[in-house]
Amino acid sequence: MSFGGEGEDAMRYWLMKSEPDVFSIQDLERKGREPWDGVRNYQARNFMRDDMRPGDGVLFYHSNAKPPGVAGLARVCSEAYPDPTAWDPKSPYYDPRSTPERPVWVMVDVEHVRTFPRLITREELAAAPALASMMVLRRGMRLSIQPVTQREFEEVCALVGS
DNA sequence: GCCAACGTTGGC
DNA sequence: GCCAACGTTGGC
Repeated sequence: MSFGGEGEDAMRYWLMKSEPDVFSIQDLERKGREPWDGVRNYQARNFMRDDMRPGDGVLFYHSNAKPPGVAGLARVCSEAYPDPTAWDPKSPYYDPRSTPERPVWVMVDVEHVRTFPRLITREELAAAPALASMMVLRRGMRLSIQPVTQREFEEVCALVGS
């Protein structure tokens, strides 16, 4: 941990994957705000729990789609808190190891910011030199919540207008 | 639908 | 603690 150094309070940027058949940017736009439940990967959980702050920028990525790509922008609008779907036996995200007393899984709330007028496809991202080291483009990268740099975030936004 | 890459599980 | 087997992710 740093000691109040520069960057401690800086806004961070993320990419969050969602399968549009399950929950799309249009769904988020309609609802305005949504709890990002169902994350069952420790690395992704730790990002939410330890590093996400309200106000952080989010690239909303449509995965498992034809084609995949960034569909719009969202914003983190809560701190991490326990994911109740983990202790609901009827939920597809049920995990009996998690209890209200000792939650294993957490989520944040995310609010809609902008639906892009067109999808910025994975192909386009891959063709942008400034995005060469973007995590989501790495082969075999399955992590559903990924940090992105401010530069990458802004570059994706810039692609919308081009 | 295929399958490579990855994370998790569980036997030992 | 190792690692093979398995289930899942997700691009293609």
